[in-house]
Amino acid sequence: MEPVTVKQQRDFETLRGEIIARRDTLPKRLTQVAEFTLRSPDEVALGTVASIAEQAGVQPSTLIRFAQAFGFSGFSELQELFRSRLKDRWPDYSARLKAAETADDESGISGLLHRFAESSVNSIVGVQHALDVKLVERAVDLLAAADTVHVLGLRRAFPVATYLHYSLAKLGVKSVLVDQVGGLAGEQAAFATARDALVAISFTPYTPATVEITSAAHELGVPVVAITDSPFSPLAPKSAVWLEVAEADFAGFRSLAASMTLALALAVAVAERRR
Amino acid sequence: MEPVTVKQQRDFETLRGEIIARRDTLPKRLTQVAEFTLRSPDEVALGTVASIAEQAGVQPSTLIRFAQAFGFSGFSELQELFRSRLKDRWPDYSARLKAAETADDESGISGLLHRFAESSVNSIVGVQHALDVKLVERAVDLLAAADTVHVLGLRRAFPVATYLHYSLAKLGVKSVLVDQVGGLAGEQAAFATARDALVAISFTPYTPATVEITSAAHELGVPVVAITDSPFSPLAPKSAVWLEVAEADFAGFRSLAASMTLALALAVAVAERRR
DNA sequence: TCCATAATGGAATTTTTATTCGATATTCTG
DNA sequence: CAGAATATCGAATAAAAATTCCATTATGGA
Repeated sequence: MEPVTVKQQRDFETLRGEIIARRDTLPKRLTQVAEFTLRSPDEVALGTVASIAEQAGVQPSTLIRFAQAFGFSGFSELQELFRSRLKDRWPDYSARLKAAETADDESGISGLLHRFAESSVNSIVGVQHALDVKLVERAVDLLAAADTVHVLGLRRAFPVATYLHYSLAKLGVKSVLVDQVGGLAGEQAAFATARDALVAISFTPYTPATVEITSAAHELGVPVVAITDSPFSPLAPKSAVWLEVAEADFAGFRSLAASMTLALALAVAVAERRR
Repeated sequence: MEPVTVKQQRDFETLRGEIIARRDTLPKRLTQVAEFTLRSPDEVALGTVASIAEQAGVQPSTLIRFAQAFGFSGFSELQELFRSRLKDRWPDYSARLKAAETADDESGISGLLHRFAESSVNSIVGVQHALDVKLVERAVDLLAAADTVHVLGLRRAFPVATYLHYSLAKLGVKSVLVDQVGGLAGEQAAFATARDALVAISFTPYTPATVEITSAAHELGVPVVAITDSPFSPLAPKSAVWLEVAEADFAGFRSLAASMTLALALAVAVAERRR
């Protein structure tokens, strides 16, 4: 692999393009670096050779070789490009925000994305405010003490359920996803015992099946943690702890961003508590 | 002028406030520095002691004294704050999150939730600005023109896939979720034709099955829209349009908040376009 | 399989950068 | 206006960071 010697003035975007283009022809470690630079350009801009190398999982010298392979004299020179991007981007930040808010923009797809992004952010911030830490702690305690965590969420809540299940499993917490494949959701949940726990997730309009299965589990003495969107949720009376997540909506559509974030935090907290 | 004794954690805005407040009581050279830091925060974040000193018209040591006057151990510590401002690019939202934070919050569950919330918000805002509107528009066109939209996403991408599928279906767009129930994912996707479209969702480490199925569909002439997290994704070359969603991570965990938001926006945009 | 070539790891070295400190200047105070 | 307290300067020193170099390991071609 010979160094590219040409080096007229380049900007960040050009470099980015070159990195993408040469990705497949680079040796293993350099590929690793390439991927890291694209995934975390801010880190590259602000970090030191040592810190970046560590995060990318390579030796410091590899970074210098990487930079040289792209025609720079050393890593510092390449880093300049990454830094200039941060500088240039900053000043027009407010302008861009405004641009995103101007009327003509609101109608198109970017306007749509903007609105949804905004309500997602609002939901997440809202959850931060509204959630009682004590409640979350009790939920974590309950789940950490459980033998197996059963996760139930259908229809709109299903993505959250699958995500929680996936995260728990990844973190080594025994988890079962109660789904309706084969129509056996009820029976599946019936396997739960008082030594397990059930996380029931449901939003208005509450899916009847979720409520029924949760009731049944509750009656069997299974501790229930509910994630739901109102104090009037039918899940509330059936659960040992219930967490309220009010997703903001735009034009009647509610994102699940806040619920997803809560699910991840719960999973990590439970895994930590177990250690 | 006595040094202010060590503070608890501060953020950039706080420091900025302090600098403004004390500007008039500061000695001459330090005032010069104060003004420079307020006027060119980017320089302060990215420059070296020597370069900043020169631009501010003071001696390098003055910068250290300035930092110490504000309770930092040295200039580098102060610079950290200026750098962190560049990293979390969106002070608006960061500030709002900070407001939700209570003093002794950093550890424990609420700290965890806070951190995850922060990275979710960063992801969402990041996607909103990084995503090329033209690309999104092409994706929407493709999907709106499709007879049936097939949605594929396994493992970590599965929640996003289910959500997109649910949203499309709710909005009256014919949608099929390609899942592995019964191990038939490949065959399921084979039903897709050139008049349909496939949305393939995958993040590092890319699930091999997702890549394979996407390739197969691509070869059959099915238009593919990929949602993925890097230009190096194996899905990129197989797709007509690919949308990059870089989820920020905290402690190695990535939320799906940005992907979920994008999924919802896509679904709504496609439904609108069809009318 | 062996050899030539390229890539990698990691310690040693060089360069750059931050910080300290004492001499000098300036600014307050009585 | 003297004298004390503070601030500033700038060279000297310490710390941190980038880069080089070479021994070792992997890769691809005959």
